[in-house]
Amino acid sequence: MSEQSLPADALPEYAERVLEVADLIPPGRVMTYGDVAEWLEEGGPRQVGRVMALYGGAVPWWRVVRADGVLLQGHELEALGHYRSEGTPLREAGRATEGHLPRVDMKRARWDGGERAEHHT
DNA sequence: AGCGTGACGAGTA
DNA sequence: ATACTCGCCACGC
Repeated sequence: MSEQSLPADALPEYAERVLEVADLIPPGRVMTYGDVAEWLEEGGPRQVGRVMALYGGAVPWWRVVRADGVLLQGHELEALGHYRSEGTPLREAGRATEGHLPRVDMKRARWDGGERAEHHT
């Protein structure tokens, strides 16, 4: 019989790949949705976002972020708690961003998924 | 089949 | 800093 739908206990292959990458991101670092898509060489940021929305609960979802470093809407405080606890570089709110939550400092926190030789500042 | 929507991204004003 | 446009692609109506 032709199986066009997936078994209930399995995730789509693409989703599994996304979650696998998310799981590889070290504490204190992040990857953007677009980064994950590029790493997989499949899909795009919106597809990665869809997977995270549906299945992200199974992995450290707070390590996959938007390219501008804005905290995930609806889970800002929870994400912030993780960032503070694992030392993720943050850009604290300044005068111009008064009333806003901090954002991830993408410059420092972005992880390219393969850099083994790193240099500090 | 068209259209709106989304845990996106880059560019422009 | 903001707002808006366009490109992207899978889903649901």
